[in-house]
Amino acid sequence: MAEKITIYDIAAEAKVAPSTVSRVLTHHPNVSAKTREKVQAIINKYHFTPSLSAQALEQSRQSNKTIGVIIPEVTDHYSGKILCAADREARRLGYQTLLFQLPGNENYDMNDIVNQLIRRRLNGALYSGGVLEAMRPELPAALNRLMEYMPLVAISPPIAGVNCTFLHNDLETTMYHAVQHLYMLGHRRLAFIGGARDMRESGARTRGYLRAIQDLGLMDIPSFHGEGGFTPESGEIAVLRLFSETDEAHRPTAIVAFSDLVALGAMKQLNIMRLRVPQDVAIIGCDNTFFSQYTTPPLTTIDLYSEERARTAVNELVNCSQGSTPKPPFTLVRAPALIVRESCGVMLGRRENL
Amino acid sequence: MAEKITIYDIAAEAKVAPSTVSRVLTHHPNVSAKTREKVQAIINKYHFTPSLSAQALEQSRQSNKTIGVIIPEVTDHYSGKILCAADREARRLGYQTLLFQLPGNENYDMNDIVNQLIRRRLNGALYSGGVLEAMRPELPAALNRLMEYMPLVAISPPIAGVNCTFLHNDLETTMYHAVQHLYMLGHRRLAFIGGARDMRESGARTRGYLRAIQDLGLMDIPSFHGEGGFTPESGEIAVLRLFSETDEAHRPTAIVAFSDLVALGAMKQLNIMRLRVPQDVAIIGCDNTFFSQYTTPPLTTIDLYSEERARTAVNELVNCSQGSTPKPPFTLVRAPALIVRESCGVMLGRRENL
DNA sequence: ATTTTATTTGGAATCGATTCCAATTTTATA
DNA sequence: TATAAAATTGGAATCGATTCCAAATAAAAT
Repeated sequence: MAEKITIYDIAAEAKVAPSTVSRVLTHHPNVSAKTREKVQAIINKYHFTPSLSAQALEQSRQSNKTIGVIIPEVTDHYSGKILCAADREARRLGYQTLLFQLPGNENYDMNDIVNQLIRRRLNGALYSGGVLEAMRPELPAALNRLMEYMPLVAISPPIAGVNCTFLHNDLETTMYHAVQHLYMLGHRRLAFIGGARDMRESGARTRGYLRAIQDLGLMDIPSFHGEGGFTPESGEIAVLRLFSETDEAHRPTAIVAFSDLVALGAMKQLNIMRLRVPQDVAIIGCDNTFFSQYTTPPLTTIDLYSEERARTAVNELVNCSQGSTPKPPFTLVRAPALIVRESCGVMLGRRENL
Repeated sequence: MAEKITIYDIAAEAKVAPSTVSRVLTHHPNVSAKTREKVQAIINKYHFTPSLSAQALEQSRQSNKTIGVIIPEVTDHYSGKILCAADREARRLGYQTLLFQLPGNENYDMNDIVNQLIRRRLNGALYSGGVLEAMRPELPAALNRLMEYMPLVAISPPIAGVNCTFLHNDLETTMYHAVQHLYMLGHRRLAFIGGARDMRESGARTRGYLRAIQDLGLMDIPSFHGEGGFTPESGEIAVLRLFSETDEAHRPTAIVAFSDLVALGAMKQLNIMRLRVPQDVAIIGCDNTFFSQYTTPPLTTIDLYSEERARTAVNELVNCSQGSTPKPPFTLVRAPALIVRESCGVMLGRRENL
């Protein structure tokens, strides 16, 4: 590895002061064309790039061009979409993203994560911790502390006691519409699978689902909600119990899944049990993950516009970090869209905006 | 946002020198218990965390505890697995990962990406650019330049002219075994879909496939290879052409897909064309992506151990950055494993290590 | 040609940590 | 108790950039 070259080395070779080299690098106007050319030649010769650490330390900028993205797990397709879009948008604006994956287990303190963010003095943080992490008792305090050091935008429903920008979806209404959709297709016995009812975000989904059930006078078949009930496995288990422990008259004709992932597991189990989708059981997912169009049959689902929200979040953070009138914290609600495919029996590719 | 607090503020309030505060922070032994306690109390009071930028600048450490991860796209499940595992391993070692997603289009220069890495003076870089990016003419020079500034490990087959550590799989042998597997199940007419034959990494896969075809005296049905032939769409198109433009006797009875993603599209199209898997056509994928176990039927595929390689890469980088005898560049080959599921007609869940 | 003004340049201070060295205090030994 | 040795502490230099201020040079005006 070559010994690192600094602005002083460039200055020495060009026989000018370091300040002049800096002016060339920052495109400061007060440099004569002749000097600029001479210095630039040496910079090019060595492919010199100024150290971001040193720049970040310097008083007037105090920016390391970095946004922290807090997500549960990259391979969780929902989080992956957010990270992907956030990073692309950040790059477009000359920023980069530092990844903060939350430990999968319970044995961690959100304050440690927050400390790591603070230690780096980032330009902003994008929090999208998901349903499970939202239940941590230390979360609000930790996020509030984080906000004392950098702007924060959360892609999540509002968290009590946290006064940052929230970009979330009206999942309650969406779920209401999803049930309505199934109702119009003739379904009268429904089941909601995956997630746990007492959880905050799932709360909105469940609320919308139950409200629609009540308003339309439908039957809700209670179903088992596993521990970490957001995985394909929980979908498999739910279906297994739903169709093996009940008699014909108490089985749902349609399933509303907490997420596409849960729906995926459910469909696998339905297939094993020789129940056809949609003829025997209709199913609807949530997230519009890429694989939902490749299931057999293609899954009707709900698009949460996560990429769009990720881009909005990054823009907001970058604006704040560049000092432009820091908008007061706000909550933006976006109506998700029902993507009708074939898993509920309607053979249309059209998109209903709700 | 609170005004930032520094080591000097702590020192002033504790009525000690900044150097003493620093010694407390770095757990230097030469501090009396009394002073340490007094200073620590103030540090705790303000939740003070020293700035990483300042620490990184400092001569003796010169480390910002960051590994750069270069991948084509987070939502590509293969890359996502690598990023996820790399980040988890990095965190375990006290490091964090900075994301470098390659632009999806062709209009970029790898040197720009490399400059961004260099600018940050990272502790190491993990390159896993994939097949398409490997074809860029400027890649070897750019990676070599990068190596002058930080250790580099590539999760890819060796790239001509680049002298870094390579962690790759023996895809040629694996593909040979995959064809053998299909042969033993009675298949005699095969087709390889997805990817483009002239590409470097796909080269290994194609080589193994063709060698097995020849050795076993099988028939290779030539198939269309699309432009960006690594997507589900390319699988759909390939299947469409394969089964609509040929007569019965020239149709494959088994398909070897470049990746699970390609297989996913292929299965969708086969379903549309009312061809049953595995009764009418057998299919085998590659990557063991999580959804491959949820297709109908579950997809037989090849596990490339990407997580394991990502962890190895990060360990290697961290070791190098901590100055421990920088290992000479080496190439590690790992044999992938065939995961037999149901898409080729064998109803076993066992794992054959090759 | 000379003064005034504008442009260009160099030198020093700064950002927030760490570490070396010297000064000081404490403890151990004679 | 005096002296040597060890432990603790403060002050200054350093890392690699940027920017302010003053000095030097060039251009414009008288």
